[in-house]
Amino acid sequence: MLIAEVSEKFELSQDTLRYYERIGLIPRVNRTNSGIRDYTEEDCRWVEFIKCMRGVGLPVETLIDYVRLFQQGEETLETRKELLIEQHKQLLSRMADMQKVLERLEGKIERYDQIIGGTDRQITGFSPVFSPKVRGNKD
Amino acid sequence: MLIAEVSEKFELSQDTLRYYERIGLIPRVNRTNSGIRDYTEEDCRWVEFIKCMRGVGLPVETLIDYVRLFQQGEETLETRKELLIEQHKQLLSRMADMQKVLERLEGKIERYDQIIGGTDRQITGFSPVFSPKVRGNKD
DNA sequence: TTACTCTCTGGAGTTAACTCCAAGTCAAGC
DNA sequence: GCTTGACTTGGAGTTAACTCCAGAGAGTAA
Repeated sequence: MLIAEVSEKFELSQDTLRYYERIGLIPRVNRTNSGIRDYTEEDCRWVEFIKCMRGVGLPVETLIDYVRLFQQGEETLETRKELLIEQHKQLLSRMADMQKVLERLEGKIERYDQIIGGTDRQITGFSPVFSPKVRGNKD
Repeated sequence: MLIAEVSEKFELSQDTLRYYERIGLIPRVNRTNSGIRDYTEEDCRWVEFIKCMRGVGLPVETLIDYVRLFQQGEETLETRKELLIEQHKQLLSRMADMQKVLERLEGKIERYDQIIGGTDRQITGFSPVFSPKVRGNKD
């Protein structure tokens, strides 16, 4: 599979694919006799995996570590597992933060609704829309 | 409140606080006669709000827009609400992606457990740990 | 008065993660 | 044999979001 197809298939620019390979974010792809990259199915699975992980913000450095460990073989199984567990933990934690923000945004949107909808509400100063604290709750 | 206290309180560097103000990510803070920033409670609420939103990755540009709209007064209430709704939507979508990755990581970790735990499992090639596809499911 | 600490501003520097570019190679078509 | 188009490499440029720095001013302490 040529880089053009892989690029199309995973919606990553050719430059990005070459960059990922250069920095070790995906294992080295074999070349044809004339030096052209020829992606195997396995290469594609790596591309997909990396795209997926990068898509939710796992750091490039960490993923490079994972790929390197992978290439070192069986002796790194434990380390790789720990790496994944750590990333899982961090992802959970980020999602918890996002959940909070989600709810906070919902609260704000609701207050905007009230203000825009009802014409009898006084809209002065900072607080009514900015923070629910004026209503006496703790957010 | 001096910048040192605000910096301490919200765990943002003084440079970051000045930077945020410079680019309009928080409204301009009043100065004392001698030109020193004197943060009000309201300033602090902005700092906290922005820190919280930045913490989950809302883009600086978008938040600058929100602050600017806020300062333009009531006529922007509708626009502000729409901005928040859009961010809420995007946050939800990002969380859905993360949920998928979370599950994918769990699957991988489980497979690592199996491989490391059981000594009778053959560990050759790429697939067993990399992707569940070899087990016949669709991930 | 001198020293010290905190703060100010404008601007330069850094980091992560791409993204673009120039110069060159190769295979295919005319 | 020459052109065309996809590909190669190494390296420079870009973007977002800070982070650092130099030079200067104000307030306090000895």
